[in-house]
Amino acid sequence: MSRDSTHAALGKDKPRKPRAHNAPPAIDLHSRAPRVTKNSDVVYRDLRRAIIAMELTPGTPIVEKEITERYGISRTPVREAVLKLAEDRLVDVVPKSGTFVARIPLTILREALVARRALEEVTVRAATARASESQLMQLRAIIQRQQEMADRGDEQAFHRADEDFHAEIATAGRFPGIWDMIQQIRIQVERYRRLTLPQKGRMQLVVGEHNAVLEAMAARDSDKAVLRMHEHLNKLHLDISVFRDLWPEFFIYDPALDDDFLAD
Amino acid sequence: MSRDSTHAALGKDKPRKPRAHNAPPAIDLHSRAPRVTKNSDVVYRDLRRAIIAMELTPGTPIVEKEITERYGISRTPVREAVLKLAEDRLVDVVPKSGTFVARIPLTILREALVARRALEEVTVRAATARASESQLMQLRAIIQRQQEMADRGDEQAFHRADEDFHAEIATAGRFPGIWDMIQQIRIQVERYRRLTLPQKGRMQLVVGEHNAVLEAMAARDSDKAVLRMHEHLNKLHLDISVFRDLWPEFFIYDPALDDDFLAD
DNA sequence: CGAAAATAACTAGTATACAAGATATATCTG
DNA sequence: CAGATATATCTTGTATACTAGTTATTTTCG
Repeated sequence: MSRDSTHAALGKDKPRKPRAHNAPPAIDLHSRAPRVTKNSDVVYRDLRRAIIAMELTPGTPIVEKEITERYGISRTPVREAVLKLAEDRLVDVVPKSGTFVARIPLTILREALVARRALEEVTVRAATARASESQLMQLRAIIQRQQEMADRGDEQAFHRADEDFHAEIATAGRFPGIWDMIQQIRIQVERYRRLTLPQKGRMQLVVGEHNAVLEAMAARDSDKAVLRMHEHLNKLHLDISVFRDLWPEFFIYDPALDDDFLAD
Repeated sequence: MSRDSTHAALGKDKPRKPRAHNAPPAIDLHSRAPRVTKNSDVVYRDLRRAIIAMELTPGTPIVEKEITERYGISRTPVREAVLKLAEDRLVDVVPKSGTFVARIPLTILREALVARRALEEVTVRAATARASESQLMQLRAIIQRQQEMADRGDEQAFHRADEDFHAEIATAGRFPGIWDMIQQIRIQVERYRRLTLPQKGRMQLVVGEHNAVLEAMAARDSDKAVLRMHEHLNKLHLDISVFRDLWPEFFIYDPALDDDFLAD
């Protein structure tokens, strides 16, 4: 009896539409926390790290099947990760052919450097105006840690401190979203930076530049802070052509690229 | 014989690895052209347009099954499109529960406006320095078209002209990549802008502001061009709080959001 | 009749199978 | 033996089935 009435009610009330049961969505969510880590997230992070670290050099094929075997998962999450990497322009997917680690397009490199400079100008200016004393102390601590890593020659940890420095400035300026954008841009530049890093004395120079920025911030001189941040970031600009000649197979030379390449 | 030797070589040289047959990837590719349009691309574009146009308001459930039936395709490409929308922060995916059109986070809105201003400053400054005469004429033509659309009251075409104006400036400044970034940021702001647009006289004001920017560019006065672009973009800043009170269910009020909301 | 518990229905995440096209290898022809 | 053709084998794109968890509904029990 109950079964019959149930069926009748379903058939009578809303004959066709499945009537979604989820009318009111969750109240807030949208937190910055990574909710849950799916398999695809793990694959994505691992691959991205390997590509950025130049362990997978431009042109290397990404074979989905191999990854599925390595992780013991199916193609679906692997494919998800690969598509995300394609969004980041870290891989090129050729439809019925294959997926390859993308070459570094020189034109994007130039624009990424300019864009990052523009955005970091915003964060450092805001941070100079609004940073609390504790945040300035935090920045000093980060620079000190970076100095120690430079002395130790720990390139990996040195770079983490570098990232923390810029992130803390964005936080102090209350622009976490802009920091996210900067990180997205950094992905593009990061591989190029890896090629330039082995330069001797580079780490020591970076620490000095960070210190200069912090000094200006502590003096609440925003114009000077911006200027020194510019000087700091401009170092990356230096000799793109040199590295293009050193590893030509890692880059794409865009024909639309003209002579005033280094012009701001 | 040849078979045996081949197998032997394979077995000795690289015993395990399947040795992908596609060693050297395609020469250039990486063009800006959309290669091929997959089903997922179509779904993505349609959904994105509908969300940005506020046809699908924040909180609306996105039901994959319904979309598969509407397009006559399977879940795989639909899911692909939904994941891309999640990347754009246009939908919230709640695992095992449902996918919903995302609310507009006020904090991201503020940061997006600031970031866009910083990037457009770069493009307009470069364009002022490098725009050819023909590009200036092109800009005049776009403004004229926008004026005509404003007179006609064609909001849709008016907005297309608006987009073209900013895009042409980025092109003239030779920063197509930065224009891509600006567009990505615009996605976040676009829904908010839709709510504000019905203001009377707004379109006429925008045309005037564009003209002011172009005047300064034609005079090769980059500082003035930047200033006027700032003034133009700042108009969007105006009264976020008003619209938050008008449609509270469309926004998320982030608790970390403090009083100096409109501070630059 | 009302609240708690059990059940049913729906969701996203995953696994797997197949289709269509591209590349490499093998075969055939001169 | 060289070049063109045919075949086999790889790739990504898509369809479908299944799993596990969440939400709505129904049933049960006071």
